[in-house]
Parts: sequence; C-alpha cells; structure tokens
Amino acid sequence: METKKIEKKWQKYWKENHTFEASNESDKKKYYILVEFPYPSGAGLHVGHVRSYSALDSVARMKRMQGYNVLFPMGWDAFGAPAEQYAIKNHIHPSIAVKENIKTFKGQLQSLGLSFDWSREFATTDPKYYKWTQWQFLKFYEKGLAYKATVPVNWCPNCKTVLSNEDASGGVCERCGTGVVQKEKSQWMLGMKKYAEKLLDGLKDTEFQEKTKLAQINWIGKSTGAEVDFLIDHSDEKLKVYTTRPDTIFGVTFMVIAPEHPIIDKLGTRILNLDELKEYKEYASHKNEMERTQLNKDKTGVKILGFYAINPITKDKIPVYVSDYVMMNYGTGAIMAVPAHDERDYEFAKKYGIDIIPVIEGGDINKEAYVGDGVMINSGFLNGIDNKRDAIFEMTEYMEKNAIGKRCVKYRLQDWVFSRQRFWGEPIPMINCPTCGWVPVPYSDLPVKLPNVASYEPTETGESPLASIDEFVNCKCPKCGGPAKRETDTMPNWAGSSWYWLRYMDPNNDSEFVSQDALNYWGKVDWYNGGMEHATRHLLYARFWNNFLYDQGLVPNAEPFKLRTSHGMILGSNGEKMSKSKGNVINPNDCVDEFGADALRVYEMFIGDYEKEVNWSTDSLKGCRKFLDRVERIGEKVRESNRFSKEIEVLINKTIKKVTDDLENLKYNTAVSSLMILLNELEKLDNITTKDYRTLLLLLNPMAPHITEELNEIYNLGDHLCESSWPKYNKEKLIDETITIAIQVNGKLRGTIEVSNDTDEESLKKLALANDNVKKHIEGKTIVKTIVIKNKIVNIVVK
RNA sequence: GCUUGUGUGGCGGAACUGGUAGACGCGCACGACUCAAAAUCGUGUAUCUAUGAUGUGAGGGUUCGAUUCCCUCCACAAGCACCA
Repeated sequence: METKKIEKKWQKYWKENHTFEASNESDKKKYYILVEFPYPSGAGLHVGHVRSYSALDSVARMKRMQGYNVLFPMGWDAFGAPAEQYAIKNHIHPSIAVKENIKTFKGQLQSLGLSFDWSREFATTDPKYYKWTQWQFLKFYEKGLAYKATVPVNWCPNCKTVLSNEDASGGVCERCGTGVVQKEKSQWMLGMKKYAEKLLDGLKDTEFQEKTKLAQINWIGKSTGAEVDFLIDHSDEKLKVYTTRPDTIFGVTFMVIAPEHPIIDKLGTRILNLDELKEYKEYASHKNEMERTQLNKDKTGVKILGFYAINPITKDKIPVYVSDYVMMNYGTGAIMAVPAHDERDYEFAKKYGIDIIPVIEGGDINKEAYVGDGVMINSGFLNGIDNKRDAIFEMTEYMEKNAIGKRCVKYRLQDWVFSRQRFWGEPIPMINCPTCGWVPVPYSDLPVKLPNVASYEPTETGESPLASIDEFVNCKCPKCGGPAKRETDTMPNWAGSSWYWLRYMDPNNDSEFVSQDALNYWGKVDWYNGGMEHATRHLLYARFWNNFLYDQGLVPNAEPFKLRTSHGMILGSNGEKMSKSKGNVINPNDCVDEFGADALRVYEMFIGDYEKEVNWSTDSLKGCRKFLDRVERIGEKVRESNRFSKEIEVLINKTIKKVTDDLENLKYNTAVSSLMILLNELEKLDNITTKDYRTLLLLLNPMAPHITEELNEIYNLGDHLCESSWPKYNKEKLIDETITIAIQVNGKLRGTIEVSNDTDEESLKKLALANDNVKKHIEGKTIVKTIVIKNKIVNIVVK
C-alpha cells in the first residue's frame, strides 16, 4: 500500500478508537507531557514545531506502551497582534482568521500522526477559556496583586500601544521595529516583584536544565546590599541610595539620581537650574528613540545647583547630579558614586571633573589591574581590613546601629505591566465608576466578551480600539448601579499561556477553571518542552501565576513543571534562519507529501543534537525514507519463532536499552541510529524471526508510528503496537561473549585481540606480548610497566 | 562588557565514570543488476612526504593513556545589557 493511504488508515484508526485520549480516572501511573502550544499564524506549521512535537510524541508513545496514563494535549495560543493587524486591514473579525489558521494547523499536526489528545483541545481565544483567565485576574485584584499605576511605559508610536520591557527589547518595537518612546501612562500591573524570592527559591523544586535555571536566576537578578540615607543640607529631606558596596562610602565624591527622581519636584524651590533639569528629563525620555543599541554611550548629566547631600559617615558635602545612567525603576533611583572603583562613576567623574578618592588599595580604576577587593584605605574605621566581605559587614553593622542605613535585597525583576491597548486580547474585567472608582466585574458576569464589530483601528490617543465601541464601554456600576465605563485595555499575549496546562486537565469544566480532582490526579507537568526563547519570560510568568494560585489554595503545587527542556532551532540549508525573504523555508506539508510523515518524523529526530540548532538537509530526509523502506523490505525474510535470532540476541537487547534510555534523555538522534545499526545486522542474516521483527517495529513505533503498525499487521505479528507493551531487555544478554581488546605500546594502538568476555589480566598480558606487531615495537626495549584493564585495554610501557 | 554554551572528516553528527576517535546517516567514488536510466545491492571514503607518522579550535599541563580533567588564549552562537 502506498505511504499516504497507510498513514490515513492508522490516523483514522487512532481517532475512531480514541487511542490517545487520556482518562482522568485511572489506576495507571500518570505522566503529563506538555509541548508549547503554537500561535496559529497564517504561515502554517513550521518544521521547527515538527521537531519538538515529534520528539515528545515519541516519548508519549513509549510511555503509554510502558503502561502510563499519558496526558499529551494540544491547543492554540491564539490572541495576538498578527490576527489583529490582519483584521484591521480586511475589516473582518480576528476570530475568523484565527479559526481558519487553527484548521490549517490542526490538519497539519494530524497528518503527522502526532498522538495528541484532541478531545482536550481549546484556544485561549475561546470565551469559555478566557472566562477563567479573567476570573483569575479578579483573584489577583482581590489580593491586591493587580493594581493600577502610572508608570513610564514603553510606547510604540507606530502601533500606538504600550509595550512590555520584554516586547521593547533593544529600544525598538518587537513587532514593527519602530523606535520606542517613554511615556507616562496609567496601566494595570501584576505584582510579580513580590514573588521574586519565591520564584528564585522554587527553582529548587524543579528539574529544569541548568541553563534554564540560570536564565531565570539572571532575569530575577537578586542582589544584596544596603540602603543608605544621605541627608540634604538645611532640610529634613533624605536621599536614599541602594548600594552593594557600603564599604566604599568613604570614596563617595558625588551622587547621581535618575531624571525622574521625585526629589527634584520636592526641592524644586531650592533648585536654581530647575529648567535645565526639566530639559534634561525631556531629553532622556527621548533617548530611547535614538539608536539604543549604540554601546559605550557617552555619559551625560546635569549638576543640581541649590543643594548638597551629606555623607552620613564623613559628613562631607556631596554634590548631586542628574543622569540617565541611573534608572528610576531599579533600587531607589539614586546612587552614591564611587568613581575610584566603579567604571561608570569613573567615566562620569572624568567628564565632569569630579574628585576621585581610592578606598581600596590597588583597586584604582584607571589602572589595568582594577580590583574590587583589597585592603581598605582612606576609610576611617575600616582602614586595614583586607577583604570586602569583612569591610561590608563592618560598615553595614555600623550603619544599622546608627540608623544611617540597613541591609536590603533588590531584584531586577519588575512588576508585570499587564495592560495592552489592543482589541485582540482578553478584556480586563474591571469597571470604572465615577462614584465608586474601580469595581471588579462580578464573577457571575464573566466572561466579558469581545464585541463583534468590524473596525479595529487603534485610537489616536493610544486607547484600545474597544474605547470607541460604545456598546462595549458603557455599562452599569455593579456596586451602585449608576452609569459607568468598562476598562478597555486587554491583557497581554502572555496571559493565556500562563495557566493553559491546568485547563488541559479539565478543559470542558464550566463551573471551575479546573476541578480539584483533576488537579490532584495530574499534579505537576512531568515534562515541559519548549523553545529556549521562552526560558525567561513565559516560564517566569507561568511559574508566577501558578505560585499565586497555589497561595490562594487553588492548585496543589507551587511549582507547575517538573522537568523543562528546550530544543534547538532548525535553520535553512544555508545556515540562516528560515524566512520567506530568504527563500529557505521548508514546508512540512511538502515533506509529508513527498516522503511521508514517518520519514519526516524520523529525520527530524535524527537530524542532530536535539538541543542544538541544525541546518535542514533534504538529502538526509531522503536517507530516512530509505531506512524505512529497508525496514519494510526485511519483512520478506521473517520466519515464525518466538525467540531472537542467536546472532543478534545481544545486539537487540542492547538496542532495547539504548532506545529506551535515549528517548528519555533527549538523545533522539542516537535512538534512531541504534535502530539503523540493528537493521544493518538483521539484513546480514538469511532470515529473521518474528520476534526480531516485532521488536524492531515496537522500538521504531514511537518515531514512525504508521508504517510500523502496518507492517505489524501485514506480517500478523500480534496486537496493534500502540496497544502493546514496550520491550524489556534482558540484563544478562547485554554483553557479547567475545570482545575486542586494544593493545597499546606507549599509549599507541599496535594491535587488537579477540578474547572471550572476562578474560583475566594475566592471560591478556600474555596474549598482548605474543602479538607480532607488539613484539616489533618492544624489541630491544625494556618493559617499564604494563597496564591491563579487563575487557578494555592493554598498554605496554617501554623504554 | 557580563553570563552561559559550543568548536571533532566534504556535511549532520557519535564516543560509557579518561581506555581502539570518526558510530550512524548524507555526500562522493568504484562495482553489480540494466539496452540505458532510476531504484536497489555491494565495496571504499580523516590527513600526509604513507611498511610509517599526524590528527578532535590554538598553546601548555596532569596521566601508562586525554575529544573527555586543569591552566592560558582564539573563534562562533545565544541570553542579558549603564542593575548601582
């Protein structure tokens, strides 16, 4: 039968028999495998999706055969800008384009024979799903973790929307590439900062890959130091700074505050050059518009005329500067500058002619050997202390005793800007009443649905398109019944993906976001695979969200994911990222049409190290097709027997072990290659047994599920593979009876000998010395030493 | 700049706790089958000044023995980026 027909036949069988649908009630051990659900773009499935989905599908299939109740779901992360842009252009509701795209994606995934449980499918854009996203937002609000704040936000003048720091990385809009400007805007925020320590600490309870943990740790960016108060001369005002090096306070020769620092307004009447400072603030806010990628930016700044700060230790008068190298959103927005030991402060001091006082011996910044540790000098009571740990400790103690400052911890992690001025997102379920203020939409009124209109143009003022839809905006205040207005901002793209794995456990529940029974049964996701690009933001948002739900007693675990792995990208055959403009895009449909789904799946697993990026090679794909053809052809040599052929008994046991281990350890490429080796050996035999063949097919089934099922049926080898047990190996049959031992002279290979397994050291030595080539190389020399490692090697050291 | 990775044939990549480097596949060459081609099968395929020597980014070290461990350096990739 032709490949296509075979594939369709089995796909139909699996569907009709609900083969891959997981049960929420089972005596079997559960295993939850999650792959990141795709954004259903108009471009269709990418070969990169196929890589991770095939790989984890093979794990899911193996686990089922090993007797687990496997949950391997799929859905759609379907809110987002592209659908909205498309809608604006064509004046059709985004849900229509999304529906189309989902249809395409689903068809493509199904044609690959991936064993997803389609009965649990949903899209984040389904009102039945986003009802619960909104419900959870209200929980955040109730706990004070969702709040409105006026914050300087990244603003894209082209898209007319607020961007998160993440979406504005590099100072340009992630979507359109326009330079981002700073703008003050009232936004909904989620209090993620409060969870910084938990998110850091919770990593202990995960088995994430080390690189993923590190990425998260970096992103959270914890640092310990001290907050120190500098009094302002002739005033009760204080300037609070954060420093990780309180020990260097004797070296402070100036201070720097962020352009937005509130003290400027507070002491406005005393400041002689207020206009200049305002001008600088204006300049700084536009700075992002310019090439922010420019490195080694020149330090700029303005000295505040009119007041000084007082060093709390030395009582010196310290000039205060405004500069944009200090950020308002980190620490206290103010720093004590120690130009002798900090590169940035040094640069600034040089430019503005400020004194530089070294306080660490040999730590002078303008010397090559800049060090941050050494003997304290010019530092009063710290003089002579020879390491920073003790110096920091002494100083902090002193500060706390004298109420000058105190120990504290800071995080780089910021609260999550949760508002977007877009149409195509979950409406934030809040109502603004002129008398009651912000009032949450009652739970019973959820979901707040997106209206069905035909215009999605953003407004000039930067409000969401929803703001111009009166029937949506105008409503009654749930509290006082008076006229009120709905929040028109929607949630960011990341919202829907911050809890989707929970919904899969119980996707059709109308009364709860997921039932407690389902939560208790499925627990944590056992294995979550996705792209490395999501190792920080998505993974942090998801963990934050889940930690919050846990604190509310809504889910049984603080951490949602046990293991997290990530796959490498697939590049075009020219080594560049696949893109339409480069003409190097490979469409998985074409591959399925020409070579079959099985061949594509096997190829994508064989293509290379799963965690590294790889270049596409259609030739290699052909090779995998050939491999499957050979598997098919060898069936002609099968003879009935329930034993392994003697010649390959050890090899086949080894292969079972290898494939089993490799599939669990991201070593998909060697899993495939070990099956190729097995096939090579089987081909050398005149005939093979039914047990040989069925074992080969069982092992290959997770990777090439269609052809293997078909061959199993054609040769009448037994139950359907997907309903059979995974092969087990016999530990005693893992070692060959005869093995090859390498013989070296002075570490160089001079020959090999065949010996029976476990030949003792003394005999090995004798055999080695008897070898002709060895004799030649030791002739006329003295043997200094002989190293014999059983079953491995003999090394003769001569002089 | 910082953090984290990665450097192995023409190519993708193997190599257990240090023990025969280059498994497996692609490509290429030759051969078989064929009138011929495709497909298929078989053989070979690191390099060189070739009975030997050299080879895992470069240089050093530890060891009987190093792709593997240690030090220095180089290149590339990803992430972060004035974080005090």
